[in-house]
Amino acid sequence: MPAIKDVARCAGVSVATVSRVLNDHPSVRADTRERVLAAVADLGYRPNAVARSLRTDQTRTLGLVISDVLNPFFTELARSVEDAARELDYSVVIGNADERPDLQDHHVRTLMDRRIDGLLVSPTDGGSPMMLAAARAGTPMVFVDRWIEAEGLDRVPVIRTDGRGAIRALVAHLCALGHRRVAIIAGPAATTTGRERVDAFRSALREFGLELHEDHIGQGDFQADSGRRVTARFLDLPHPPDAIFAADNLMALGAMDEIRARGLRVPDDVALAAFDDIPWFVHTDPPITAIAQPTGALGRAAVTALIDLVEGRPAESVTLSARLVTRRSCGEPEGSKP
Amino acid sequence: MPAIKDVARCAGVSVATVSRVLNDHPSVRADTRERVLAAVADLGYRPNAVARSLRTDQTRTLGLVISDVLNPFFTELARSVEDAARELDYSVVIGNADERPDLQDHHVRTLMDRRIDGLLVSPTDGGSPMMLAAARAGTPMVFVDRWIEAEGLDRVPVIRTDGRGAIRALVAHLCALGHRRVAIIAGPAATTTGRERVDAFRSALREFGLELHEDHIGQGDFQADSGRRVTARFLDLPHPPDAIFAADNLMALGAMDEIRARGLRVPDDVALAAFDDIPWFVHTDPPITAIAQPTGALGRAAVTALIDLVEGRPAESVTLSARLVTRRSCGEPEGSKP
DNA sequence: CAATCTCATGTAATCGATTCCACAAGGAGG
DNA sequence: CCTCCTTGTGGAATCGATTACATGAGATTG
Repeated sequence: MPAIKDVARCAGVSVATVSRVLNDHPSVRADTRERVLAAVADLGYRPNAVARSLRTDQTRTLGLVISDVLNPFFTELARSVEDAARELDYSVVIGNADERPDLQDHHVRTLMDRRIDGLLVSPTDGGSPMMLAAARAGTPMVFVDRWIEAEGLDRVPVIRTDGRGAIRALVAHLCALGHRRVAIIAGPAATTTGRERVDAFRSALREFGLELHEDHIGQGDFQADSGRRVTARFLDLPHPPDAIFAADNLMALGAMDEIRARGLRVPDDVALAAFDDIPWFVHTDPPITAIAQPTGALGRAAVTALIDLVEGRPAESVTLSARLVTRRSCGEPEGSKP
Repeated sequence: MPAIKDVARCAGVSVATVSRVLNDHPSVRADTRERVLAAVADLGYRPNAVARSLRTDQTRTLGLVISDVLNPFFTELARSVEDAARELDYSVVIGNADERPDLQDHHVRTLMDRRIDGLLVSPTDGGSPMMLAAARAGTPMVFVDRWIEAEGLDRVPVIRTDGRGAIRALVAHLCALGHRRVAIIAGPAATTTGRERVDAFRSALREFGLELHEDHIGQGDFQADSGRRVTARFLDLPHPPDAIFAADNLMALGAMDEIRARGLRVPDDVALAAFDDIPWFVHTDPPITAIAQPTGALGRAAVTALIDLVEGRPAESVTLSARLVTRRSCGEPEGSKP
């Protein structure tokens, strides 16, 4: 693999001149430029990004640490982040934390070692030491979807979706269809989205004169299995709920599994709704009513904010809003009842 | 961010000694080692991977270029690759080609510029110039799932799944359920998996005395939309097929959409099966019969082969076999008919 | 016409690590 | 006691780029 000095020798100039041509510095004579470019093409030369990064102290790479790649929401987020970054000539390196704090730390550390220019995180747990270290080291950082409330991290912009409005709409929908005993499969209390969705759900219910009973709140971990477990507990209750709201799509899937395994039917025996809409929800039996986040916009906003930070401009938090997508898993749509 | 010289100064030794401690070179006195380690902890020093890579000419990073992150098969593959690599202390950088040759080239180029140690590719199209350049530049390379047949690329190991057996089983299943007019939504002819699955399907049909008519072969591009389009064409035929086999999961989804949009039912009006099994197929209406690849094993084998190459050992191609997972989308299972 | 300025290019320092070689101190052996 | 070897450490070259500064040629100007 040829280096810059090979190009220099081949074109009969110094490495400085080659470098200037490559970074199109104005003061290079046209014919010299031609010669250098010819040599570059001839040798198939490509600048070594490692060496360049060492010298310039920038990698034009962003790190993205997400909690679970297998969750379609995060896959879609990752994709939109990569698209947005590429448009601005940045690369993205993805780290999958698999909802495990230790893996999350591993990836943050690795990315920092690689001297990425900025870090995009959707944190798994509460206070992570590596994250604090990163912030303290001055690495530009932005939270997406979830965030951490900790000393030293309060200046980190948060790009997120506010689900309150959509959750209120969901509760209204549930009420209109006659559901009264509603339950929620919550996410881990350590995550902001976990707590927030429960709170929003509870206050929306209260608005409609309903109460969220303590034993109608199940602790999940955003994985399908936990949805199954929590649903089993719900259905074993003396007075099982007639509607279940899962705080993410994987737990909704687990819930559906459990409901079906017991020979019960959605929505006749128990209604089901989920936070995060995904392409597959259209094709389940029945199609699942869900709250959709504007994933593309979320990713773009996150990249914009992070690159602002990287390039020394100020960046602000952004809150987008989610919307309810009504399907059939909570009962037939209003107009179409027999 | 402290550098090695800061540690050296703080510990009162030279940078050479610090480096020796960090790479646990034997000839360092115990108490010197202690002092250095203390300084490292004190300053929160982490070696700069960029500088290290420049000097040692290795990044301990693998590139993975896949054709579509949104396809659950590839997401799962990416995840298993990352897991396997991490176990061996390598990182993985993912590039999503989105089934676009230009994007694929973009990622290969970027990864090569970053001087990754090896490249794992599931190629989108036929002969890619960048891929040839990479191979010629001596970058260790391994193909997963799909591969390219081209001069200069014939030494690249291929880690793949052989679907012939499972496809034969599927055809048997289809026949047993009385389907005779079967059709296939093929992948792009430029991909090996695209061609192979059609061939295997055709010869399996022949074994069972059935013919695959020319107008029962639809050209898709592994995306949901193409599945919809091809299915529409099938259903508009004077003698539409009574069973459709989609060569990947996204096209199966599109097919299901189109079938349902016409008020037809699966499997009563037309049977449906897919290559690649994914968690969601259990939850569709009806659950979809699919051919499952051993994704985890595929990813692990690919990483093993690539790292063998990277570390100078020889590597060989691996072929694993797929299996049929029978559900209800082709008709009721044999034993349970009314 | 001399002084000055501009332009194109080269020389060399630099980024942060690794590693070869030199060297000093101390121990072993004759 | 002198030589030789071992052990621990430091100095300096190196990887491949970027860039501040120096330099020389030619153009401009008073």
